[in-house]
Amino acid sequence: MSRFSLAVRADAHPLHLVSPCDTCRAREFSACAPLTAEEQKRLAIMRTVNIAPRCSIFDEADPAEYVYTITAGTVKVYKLLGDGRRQITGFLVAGDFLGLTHNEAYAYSAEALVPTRLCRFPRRRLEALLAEIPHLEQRLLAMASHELAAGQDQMMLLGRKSARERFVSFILTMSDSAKRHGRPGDPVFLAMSRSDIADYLGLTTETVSRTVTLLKKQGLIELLDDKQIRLSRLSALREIAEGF
Amino acid sequence: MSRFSLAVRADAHPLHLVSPCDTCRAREFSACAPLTAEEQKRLAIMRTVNIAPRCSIFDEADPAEYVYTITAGTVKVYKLLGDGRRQITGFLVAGDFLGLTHNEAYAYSAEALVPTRLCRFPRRRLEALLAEIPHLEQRLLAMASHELAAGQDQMMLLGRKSARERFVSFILTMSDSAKRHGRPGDPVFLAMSRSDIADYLGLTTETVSRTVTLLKKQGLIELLDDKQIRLSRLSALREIAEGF
DNA sequence: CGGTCCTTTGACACAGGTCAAGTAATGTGG
DNA sequence: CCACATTACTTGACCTGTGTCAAAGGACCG
Repeated sequence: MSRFSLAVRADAHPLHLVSPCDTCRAREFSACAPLTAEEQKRLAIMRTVNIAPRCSIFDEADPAEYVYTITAGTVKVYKLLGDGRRQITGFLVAGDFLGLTHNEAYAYSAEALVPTRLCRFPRRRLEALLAEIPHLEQRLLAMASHELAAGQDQMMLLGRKSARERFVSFILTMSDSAKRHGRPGDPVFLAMSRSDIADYLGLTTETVSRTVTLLKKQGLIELLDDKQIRLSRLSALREIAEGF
Repeated sequence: MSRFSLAVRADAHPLHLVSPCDTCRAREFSACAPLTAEEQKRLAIMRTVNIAPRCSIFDEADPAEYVYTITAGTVKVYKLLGDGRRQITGFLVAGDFLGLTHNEAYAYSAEALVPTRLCRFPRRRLEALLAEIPHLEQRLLAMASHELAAGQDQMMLLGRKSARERFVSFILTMSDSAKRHGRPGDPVFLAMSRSDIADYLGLTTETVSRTVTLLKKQGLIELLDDKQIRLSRLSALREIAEGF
C-alpha cells in the first residue's frame, strides 16, 4: 500500500478521497504518520466548498473541471430534456463521490438539497493521482460497481413498477441507506420535496401525494412530523417493493 | 506498465481482458513479447465458452463465480420482479465485460441473444489480478464510468420519455454503438426481438409495434429486410430523442 | 397578517396497457 | 421442398393507471 494513499484519509485533510461509508472505514486510515511536505503540497489544491440549499454545483454540459466528495449534506443529481422534463438519477450524501467522468463535460447537473459541504479537487490532477495510487482506484471501482447495481434496480423501478411499488421501493432504499450510514432506518427521514421524489421516481407530485395518502390509509406507513415516515408493516412493504 | 498487463491482449489468449472497443485498442498491445511460463500458467484458468441463443449464462442470485468478456455475439442482461415482470438493463456485445460485482451473488441474469462466445475467468482470481495490474483496473473504471453515464440516460428514458421518444432514442443509441464498434450505423441492425426491445424500453410489444408502424408511416424510418432499420430523417429523429 | 410555496384533493383526459384476433416469419419433420 | 406447427409481429377495440388542470388547504416567512 503506497504511502500516499494513507494521506488521503478523512482526518488528514478536508477531502474525503476515501469516504467514510459502509465499505470505506475512515478509521482504517487514522493511524498513519503526518503528511510530508510533498504530500501537503499536492493536497493543497483541494478546496472545501459550502453550498446553500437550491444552489447549483455544476450543470450538464459544463466543462468537467473538478471532482467532489460530499462531506456533509445531500445533493441531487439530475438530467433535463429539451422541454424541461427532469429526471433525478440519484441523491448523494456524505461520503459519496461526485463528478467522476471520462468526458470533458459533466453528463448531468448537481444541486444541493440542504446546506452542503463539498471538497473539490481538479479532475486533471485526479487522473494523475489515480495512476499512482492503486488503492484509490480500487475503491472508486468498488463504488462505481455499487452504483451500477443501484442503477439497474432503478431501471427496474422506472421501467416496470407501479406508482405504489415505486414509492415503497424508494422509502425502503432510503431506509437501508440511512442504516448503512449509521442513522436510524425506521422512521425514515426524507430530506427532499415531493417534487424531487416525483422526478426521481418518474411520477408527478400529485401521484406521489395520492400514493402516500393511500399507503397511510391502509396502515402500511405512518407520517410523523418533519418529513419522517414510520414503516409500520415492514414485511408487507418489502413484498410490495419486490412485486409479489 | 507492468509486463503482465501486456499479456492480456486480445491476440495472446481467448480472454479479452482488454477489450477491443472504442476506448480499448487491441492493436496497442499486439507488439509485446510472447508469454512467459508463469504468465501462461495464470492464463490457463481462463476458458472459452460458447453459448447458443436463448441459453442462460447465469441467473440473478447465482453465486458469482466467474467474470466474462464477450468475444463474439450479443448478450442481454435483465432483472425479474416477483410476478415475472422483466426489465432488460442492457445489451452487451463483443468487447464488453460481464459479471463484475463486489457481492457474492450476481445481481441480474444474463442470456445469449445469438450464438455467443465468452471468455470466463474465476472472479476470485480476478480480484488478485486487479491488485497487481493497475492498468486493467483503470480500464475497468473507465468502462464502469461509461456504463454509469449510459445508465443515467436510460433512467431519463424510462422515467420521462414517451413511447415514441424511447424507441427513437433506442435506435439512435444502437446506431451510435454500432458505429463505435466499426459496423455501419445507418441501416441499424437490431438483433433482438420486439419483446426484448419492449422489456428494455419499459413498454409492451404492442406499443413498440405501433410506434414503429407510426414512425414508418411518417417517413422517419424505413424497415428493410432482416431486422435492419434505415434512419431516413436523422436530424428529426435526434430532436425527438432529446425531447424537443 | 398577507404572500408565497408546498402539498393534498378532485374531476377529467389520454398514453399506453390488456385482451383478442389475424398475419407473417421461422422452424421441423416427412 | 412442401405441409404444418410454432413463434413472432401487427392491428383493433377497449380499459385503466397515471397525467393534467384546477382549486383548496397548510406551512413557512418577512
